[in-house]
Amino acid sequence: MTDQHRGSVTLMDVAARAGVSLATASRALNGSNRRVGDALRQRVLDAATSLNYAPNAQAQAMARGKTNVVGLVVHDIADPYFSSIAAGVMEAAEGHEVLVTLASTLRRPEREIDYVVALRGQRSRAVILAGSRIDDDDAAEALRREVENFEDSGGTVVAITQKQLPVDTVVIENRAGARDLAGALVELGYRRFAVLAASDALLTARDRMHGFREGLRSHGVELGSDDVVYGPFTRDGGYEAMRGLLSRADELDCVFAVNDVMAVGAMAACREHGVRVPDDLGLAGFDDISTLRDVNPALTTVRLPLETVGATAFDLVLTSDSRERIRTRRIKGEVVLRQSTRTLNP
Amino acid sequence: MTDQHRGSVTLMDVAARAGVSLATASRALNGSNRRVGDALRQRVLDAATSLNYAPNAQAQAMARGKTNVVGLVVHDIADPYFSSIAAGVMEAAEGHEVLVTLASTLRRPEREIDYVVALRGQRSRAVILAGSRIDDDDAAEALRREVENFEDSGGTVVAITQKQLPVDTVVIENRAGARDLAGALVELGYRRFAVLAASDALLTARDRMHGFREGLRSHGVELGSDDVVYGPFTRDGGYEAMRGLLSRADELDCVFAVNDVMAVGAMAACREHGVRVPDDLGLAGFDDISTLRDVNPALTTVRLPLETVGATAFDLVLTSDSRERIRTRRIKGEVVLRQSTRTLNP
DNA sequence: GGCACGCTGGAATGCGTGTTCCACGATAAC
DNA sequence: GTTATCGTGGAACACGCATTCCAGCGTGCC
Repeated sequence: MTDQHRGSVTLMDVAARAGVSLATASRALNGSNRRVGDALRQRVLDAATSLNYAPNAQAQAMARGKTNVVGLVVHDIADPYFSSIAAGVMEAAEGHEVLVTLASTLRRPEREIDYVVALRGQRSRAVILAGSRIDDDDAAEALRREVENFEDSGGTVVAITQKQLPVDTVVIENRAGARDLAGALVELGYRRFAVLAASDALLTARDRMHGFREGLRSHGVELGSDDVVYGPFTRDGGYEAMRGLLSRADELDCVFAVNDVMAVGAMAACREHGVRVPDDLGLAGFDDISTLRDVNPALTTVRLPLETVGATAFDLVLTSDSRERIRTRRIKGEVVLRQSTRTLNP
Repeated sequence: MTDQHRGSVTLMDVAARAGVSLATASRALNGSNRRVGDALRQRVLDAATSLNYAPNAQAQAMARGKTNVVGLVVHDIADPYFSSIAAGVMEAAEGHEVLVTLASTLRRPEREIDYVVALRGQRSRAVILAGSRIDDDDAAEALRREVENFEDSGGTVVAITQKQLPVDTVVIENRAGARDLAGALVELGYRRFAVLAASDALLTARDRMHGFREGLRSHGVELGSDDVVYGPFTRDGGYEAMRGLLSRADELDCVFAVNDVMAVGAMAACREHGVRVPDDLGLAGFDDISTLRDVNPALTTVRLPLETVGATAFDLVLTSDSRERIRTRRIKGEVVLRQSTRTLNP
């Protein structure tokens, strides 16, 4: 008794101290379907607090047959895009007696599947899959199967952006946003564009690129094949891609990077090479990441309400109903013109 | 059988399909102390995969009496400071058969305590408390008590920065870093300083402020009481605090903001009021947040290896040993001089 | 006054798994 | 040929809790 005081205090300890049975103690603490006398209940509550009783969530989950754990799987928690979504999910979960578990796949698709399996092992109530799906058929098929397993075992799955999964999905309107942005830039007077794109396998990046091209086309502007440069979906990817473009910078009016961090990298490359933004070249991004709102010149971009995206995903989890057909919630982006582009008077 | 196929597949299902008993199935899957014949084991493994068996982690945890869940409690996951630490923890956890649960307190101390209780309920193996402790005696005492409960029930607690808790701690040398920064700035020729500080209740902010003052003093420079302005620990806090300082900007050489996001806000305020950085005023921050590395002019700051901080915390969890006395791991910052300060020739 | 009924508390069961204890067959040692 | 030993598989129990079933008791109704 003196050495290892291991082993937490259990409901039985509480019951013994209050001089009641397990059943009564449980009923007093959870206030379940049946009432327990006020005097006894108070005795149990006092015993619990004086013993610092914390119910064993594992045992509760097993006895009840369900958990209140929601898993959130993102690609990279250090990326402000995903951390904003995560913040939105967690804020929405506040007050709903739910424990949010966050997993970061470090951009490896097979980890994503592993995490869904692990969360199924936890008997999680739900999984939220955030992030642009890699367009690898094998991995996509494996994920689809595991999602099915997860749902078969009683959980609900919600996706963000992953349009190809047959589950409730929060769709970010990347294509429409990029289209709107293209239109706004053409109206400013820009005509000769280039795009810093990311791997075509990333659906988000691809949608933005295609949307941008469509937007230009509907205004009578065409994008040449040389005008699309590919690089990783990161700051350094934008930097390198922009460097490849600088040799012919004088042929260009404006560069669109498919996300803000790439745009910031591109801006750094421009600065290093004496290309002034926006005087020599316009520059636009996508996302409106709040920590990047203070770069100078301020970035023209498409604002995405990422916290709302997370909150919406959580709402889909709460209101999930397996009898209902698949639901889709669309989140629109909004073009924000700032100092990295200007009105052109040709 | 057709409608609700609820209820996951259990170990019993696997055993039945393989034609063995529960015990044998368990032994075959976990490879525990005793061996099971190769033929039978293969039968069990095949049954498991063909049924998509995922062991119920709750039940395992209860049977084993311990979990492999590690809880990470941060103040705000959308803050890059914390998301970098979180990324470090998760990367370190990779391959250690551990599930990391992330909780975000939204900067409310009572939520921090709630989460520790919840994690105790989960019978988590460990909790990592990240973030500058609010200097509220009542809350600190309550947290200390709850940490004690957590350890009594068999878990380990690791703190980041929270020096006042009697647990293994990763200490970020805020004071020394700020001291070094002050020295470097004085050597550049700056003499008339101001500090954008945050609430004194935040130990991190206070340490940086005090360290900066000490560094100045050791170089014969004093900081007047008017020269310290307080604001929230955020971008907008820095913006507002700087605005309050701009009326007397011509009396100043250099402004130190106690973290990068405040410095970025301050830079925006300067820009709006035509104060040029670094020509009219030097500006320095703290943290070297990577997403802020591209502001222009680039920020002089103190680089903290935040991923290393997270990884170190996780290492303390893994190597924890209750018999050992409290360990402390110190993480040093490194002064990085960039374009937001310059050499002064008075 | 007897009986049905509502209310409260206790004993027992089940959740899914790990593990201990026991039984059984085979082999080796004498 | 008999026994000790080892290897392997099955039955039973424990983990901590929710919940169902059952017993006792007081009250109201006929």
